[in-house]
Amino acid sequence: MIKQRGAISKATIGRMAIYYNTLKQMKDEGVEVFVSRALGRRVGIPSAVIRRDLAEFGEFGTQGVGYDVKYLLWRIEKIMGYHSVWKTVVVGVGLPILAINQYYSFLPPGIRILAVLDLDERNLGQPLPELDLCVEPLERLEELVRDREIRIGIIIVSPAQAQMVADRLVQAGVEGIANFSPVPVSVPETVSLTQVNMGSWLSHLTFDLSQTATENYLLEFIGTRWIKESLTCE
Amino acid sequence: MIKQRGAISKATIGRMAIYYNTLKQMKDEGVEVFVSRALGRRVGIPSAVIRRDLAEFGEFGTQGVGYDVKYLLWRIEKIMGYHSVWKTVVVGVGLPILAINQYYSFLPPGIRILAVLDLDERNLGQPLPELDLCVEPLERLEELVRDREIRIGIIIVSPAQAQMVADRLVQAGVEGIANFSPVPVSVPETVSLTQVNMGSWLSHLTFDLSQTATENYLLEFIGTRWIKESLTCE
DNA sequence: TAGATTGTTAATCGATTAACAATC
DNA sequence: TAGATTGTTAATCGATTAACAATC
Repeated sequence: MIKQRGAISKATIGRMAIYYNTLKQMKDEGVEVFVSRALGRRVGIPSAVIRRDLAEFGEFGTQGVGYDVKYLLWRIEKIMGYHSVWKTVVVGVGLPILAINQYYSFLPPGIRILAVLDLDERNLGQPLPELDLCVEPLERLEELVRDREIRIGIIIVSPAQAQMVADRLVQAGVEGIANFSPVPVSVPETVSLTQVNMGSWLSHLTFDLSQTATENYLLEFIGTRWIKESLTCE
Repeated sequence: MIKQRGAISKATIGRMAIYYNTLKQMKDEGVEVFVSRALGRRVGIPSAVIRRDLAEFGEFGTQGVGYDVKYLLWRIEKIMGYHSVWKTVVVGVGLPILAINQYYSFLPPGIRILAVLDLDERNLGQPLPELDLCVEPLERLEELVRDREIRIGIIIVSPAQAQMVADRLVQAGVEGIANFSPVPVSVPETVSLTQVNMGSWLSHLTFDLSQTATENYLLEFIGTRWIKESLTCE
């Protein structure tokens, strides 16, 4: 291994993707040069973190001036592998949104969806015009991965099926898997794995709002007692 | 403020949601009691972390025995606010998947989608049978939030529109926002915000696989040079 | 009581922050 | 040169880990 694996933190990688999206937007707005504080304000990340993140990969800025938008976009593209084409298969349910997501640039550049499989028979054969594909059955997984030289698999299935789909993707030979199903899957160390639990993120909200409710309740309770005690003391 | 905000780490909250999903699956499998190591193996999290996370909220286990699946599910439901109904609006594009996600339990329990708005006129009026709703135009946002007592907003729109939708949600009076669009939005401190960048997660894969490719390239390069040097040395 | 596993503490690790020297 | 901002270092903060005492 040339470079120590884990030298770049997952947190940094995740933020690089965020910088990229916002920089693209800045470019569209005609911004040519920016300073770390300005980007920081936009993405809600301290400027020191941004400078440290970028400095992990090289000296991309100019002291006293800032960073060049186009140059940095180009560098991030190279760093993140956005300049490559990553042939990808999606195994999931209710897939039309992916086409639209693609269209709306929800997926990072480079990700090309070359096959869409569905476990729900009702969706088989459904056309996906934006991807120029049709929904295929799971049975064709191995064949499609081989013939279309697919390297990445995206899992969007129910908990009970997630591990089975992961196993088949590994068996079929993909090198990386993104698991969007609600339960974790395990894969051999040779396969890159990223697990995203959407429910887990929404749970932050239900937890926060529950807390606030409890707080309000307790405050009200204490308030009432305080009033009562005040009254008693009268 | 009764309880110090931030007393429970975001990492813990995120993991609680993961434990919950896996425990539900274990319950379906007929498991009644489990030990932290068993859950740890399933979710890929060290048992010590699981015990520490759970202990943040109380003593839920029995020493020498383990944890009761049903009891813990019940406690987590209370902790996470899963027992409440969280009236939610979705503003986005290509929304049918959400109905299906709901169906496949991608969303945490408690989240009830009571309105679906779309910025794309082509989708207006489209029926969402699983939710018993139709797609509505953005103009109706304020009215729907008010009439249906909606407290949470989910944003799934393109970067250029994200902040505008966030502003309108705040203005309409929601208490929490989950932003799934590719760029961060900012909201007043009084509103809970959780930002999920799906592209950011997929970027971990493109980065990892790029690294591997570079590694292989360098190894090959070094290998070649080594051979050449060997040859030269002959 | 003996065996097992939780709940908790102390030590380690890593990430963030703030401050500043280097440099355009 | 003066002003500004990067790149980097040292200090702080928080999370993870490992080990074990408490206890069923």
